[in-house]
Amino acid sequence: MSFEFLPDKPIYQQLIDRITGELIRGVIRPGEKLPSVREYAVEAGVNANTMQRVYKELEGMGITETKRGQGTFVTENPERLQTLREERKAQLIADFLRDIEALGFTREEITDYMTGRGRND
Amino acid sequence: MSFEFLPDKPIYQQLIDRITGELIRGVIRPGEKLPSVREYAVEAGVNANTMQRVYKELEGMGITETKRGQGTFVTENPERLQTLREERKAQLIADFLRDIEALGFTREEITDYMTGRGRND
Amino acid sequence: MSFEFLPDKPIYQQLIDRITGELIRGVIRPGEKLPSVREYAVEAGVNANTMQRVYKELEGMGITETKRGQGTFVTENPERLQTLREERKAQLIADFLRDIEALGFTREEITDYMTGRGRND
Amino acid sequence: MSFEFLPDKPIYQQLIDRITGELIRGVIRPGEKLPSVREYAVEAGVNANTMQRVYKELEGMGITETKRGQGTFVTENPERLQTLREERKAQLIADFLRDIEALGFTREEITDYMTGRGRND
DNA sequence: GTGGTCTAGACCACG
DNA sequence: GTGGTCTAGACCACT
Repeated sequence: MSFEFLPDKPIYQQLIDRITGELIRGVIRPGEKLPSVREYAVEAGVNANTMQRVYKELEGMGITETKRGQGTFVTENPERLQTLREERKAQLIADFLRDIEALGFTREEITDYMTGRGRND
Repeated sequence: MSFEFLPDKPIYQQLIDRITGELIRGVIRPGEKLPSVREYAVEAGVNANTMQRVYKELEGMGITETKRGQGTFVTENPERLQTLREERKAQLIADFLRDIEALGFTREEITDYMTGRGRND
Repeated sequence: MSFEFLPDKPIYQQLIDRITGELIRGVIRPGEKLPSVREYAVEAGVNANTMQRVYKELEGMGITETKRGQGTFVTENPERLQTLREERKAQLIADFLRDIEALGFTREEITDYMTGRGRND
Repeated sequence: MSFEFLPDKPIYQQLIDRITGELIRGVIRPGEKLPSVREYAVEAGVNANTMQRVYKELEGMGITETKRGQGTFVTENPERLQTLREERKAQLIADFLRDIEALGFTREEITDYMTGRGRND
């Protein structure tokens, strides 16, 4: 097994996105133990160092906690996960709107297009 | 004078976005002569090599044409500009939707949020 | 029952510090019998291997003695406890002063701050 | 040339401490360009990856900014450096006092010792 | 030239 | 077994 990665974004970033995405969707739950660095590295088809970096970054984000010699666990604190979700959403949208305007589109034109109105007119 | 650039996106990309955005908004018009690479580089506060790359990519995109000894001009072809506009829009949205899913959100949740419905319910 | 441990220091070290601290404060007295490795491990909420290591290091430091079949006892020798106390103090301070200098502070600035002078001037 | 490193602390941490120390002492000034990752790595006698990590961590701390293709610079913002200094000092002392108490010493006993009174009595 | 990412493989301390 | 650090060497995008 080995994941598919986009060529234009760092692998470690895509892995972070993937894991936080699973957290947001509830695939991974608070308190749950994540696979070991080495296990996950093999599963994802990346080097252990790359996975190590992912785990460290997640810990820096307050998403995981590591218990020495035992492994890495999703933080029990559900608030953090909730704010994570909202932060992500707000950031995603802010970036998108910024791009829209930089390229000369209006917000309405884009949202109309996305909600399907653009295709039916 | 020197433009403001976001730290997370290549400067040359931001310049391309800027120029195509001005094209889409009509700030720059078909047939119009663009500043020389050196002039524009100074104005933007970037290295001449960076500006050179911008012009080269714009030409590769079929947006500009170089007339030797005269300078760089926006293509006269209005169809190209129209397709450019649509290509950009489609690309922008496709990327956005990809990110949404990668991070565990649903398309509806995001569009609701963007169109304001998410805040009023 | 299970002790609280700081995340950045080895658990076995924190346990050694705790026990020597109790010795210094007189909570534990020379000649006193310590709990068995297993008992103490359960009480502290740590792995028995970890506790084993703590006892081993304490014995290596000359703080405890093991009487086969009877258990582990704090050394009767009061001089050893006295030197232990001084060694600890000197080590603690030496490390602290080293850190101070490594980070660009002067010894005076820090001691002034600690003794309260830094806040009242 | 190659720096001396203590064996019990990660090299990258010691390098971070060193650089922030130079910042605190004013050896390095706001806006100044730091040596390139590779240069500094050679000078310190460490691998370029290790130095890379140091620079990234510094950036994460808000101490440096990197201008793509140009290098890494100390942030111009002097407030950040000031708070850095105070944070460092407070952290250093808090850790020290914690250790003191964990080991059964009183704060007075230690500060007396450090300010020289302990040696003259 | 610059910072940044990735791999491969080794070694360590901790529990 | 776990996470963490370090080296060596390669490759990439950006300026």
